[in-house]
Amino acid sequence: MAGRGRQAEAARNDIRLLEAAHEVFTTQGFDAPVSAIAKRAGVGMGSLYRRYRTKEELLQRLCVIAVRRVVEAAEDGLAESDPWEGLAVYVRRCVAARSGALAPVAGTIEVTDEMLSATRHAMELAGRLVARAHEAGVLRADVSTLDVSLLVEQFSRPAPRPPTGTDHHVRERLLAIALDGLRAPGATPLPGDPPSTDWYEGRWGTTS
Amino acid sequence: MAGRGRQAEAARNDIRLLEAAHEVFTTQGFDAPVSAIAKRAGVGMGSLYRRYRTKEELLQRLCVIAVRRVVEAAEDGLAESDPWEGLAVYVRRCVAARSGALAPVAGTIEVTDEMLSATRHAMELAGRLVARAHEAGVLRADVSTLDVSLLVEQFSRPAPRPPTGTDHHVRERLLAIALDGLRAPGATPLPGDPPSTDWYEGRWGTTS
DNA sequence: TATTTATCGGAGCGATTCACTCCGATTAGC
DNA sequence: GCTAATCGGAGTGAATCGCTCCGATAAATA
Repeated sequence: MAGRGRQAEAARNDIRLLEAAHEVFTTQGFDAPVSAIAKRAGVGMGSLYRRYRTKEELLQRLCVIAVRRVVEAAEDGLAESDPWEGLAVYVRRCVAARSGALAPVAGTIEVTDEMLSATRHAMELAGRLVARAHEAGVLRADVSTLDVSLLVEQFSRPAPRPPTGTDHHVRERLLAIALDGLRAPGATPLPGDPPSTDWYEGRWGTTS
Repeated sequence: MAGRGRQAEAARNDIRLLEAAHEVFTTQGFDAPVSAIAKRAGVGMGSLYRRYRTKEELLQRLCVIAVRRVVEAAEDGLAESDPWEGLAVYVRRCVAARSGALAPVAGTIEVTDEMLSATRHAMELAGRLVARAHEAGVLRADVSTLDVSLLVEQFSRPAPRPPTGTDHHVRERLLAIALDGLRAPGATPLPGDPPSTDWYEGRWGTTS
């Protein structure tokens, strides 16, 4: 065993718990049973509920971590010298992590300040990534940052069944197709207007 | 009122029931409560369960009708003189009807002969649509019929929230992007091999 | 109009599932 | 070997779902 004593085991459990929660929630949706997470983490319910006093608390913690990963993906994208590759890296990483699957939870649980600021940061970086691609003329002019975010969301929707390796592989193919569709110039103009920021932010407000 | 008497009302109820079931199941998933369908149709539970003896029976009937719609979409696509427009019409119609959302149900309920033959017919027509586009050189060479079907499936996944008009509009934009990505020649080759037919058909078999 | 009779619609029932708790078993630290 | 903290899962109360049962309603008939 790496680490020593019960505290080390607790710390390890915490990590395995977050990984399991990410896997379960993003693939099965937020109404997945907590017991499924405990089982996947190889941890008892008691240990889970000692660390997180409620399902909502676990979800909040998970969201912060997930958004941090999006920020990292955006930073890595900006670090790419080629504007197109930078955007593509960002989108691929987000979809691989199923970042979009966590977005709809915001309407279900209370949004902490930590979640809010992390999300703002992520959106700002994504905006820069898109702007840079636009300026370089490699991204079709009629797509907005929100379109890109929504594309990620569309591709990270929970599957009706537990995804296999082949499922993952298929999704990469479809994403490659969509990425090609993002390149400038677009073959056919996009229908309607780009989605408004108001709508995007207000989407999680009205629970009705 | 159009029609006369209780029998006319029963017939009307049947139609409203199927429309409501389509709407509810495709947007909320198959574990949506039957009562939600009855409510949306403006019909009591009693009337619903007189017409369909079980939830599974309703689902089976619904699947047959949904696949028929796919067949119609494919026929209309083949009726188009332009091979690309034909394929695009087919995909757009399928996504608008959320046809892909019904596919995963096959692993949950018993597949009737009617469902099976209708599905085979639909797949055959879709294959012709794709082959025609390939021959005309308007569809990128590295996408298969299965890729197209899976793209439709991806875009008809149930949303975590009841979709608004704007949601619908946004999905059309994303679909337009993906359709552009399908056109020949692809900007970047698709990763990996196209999905195999065995995998596609076996996907609904193993429930584990 | 009075009576019959098929249909309508929703309250209620048993089964299932879920978030969460409680407690005996286990093991690190001394 | 003793103590005390942690682990893990069976158990609890509440909520939900599929489905049934039955009083209310209105078409059909004389």
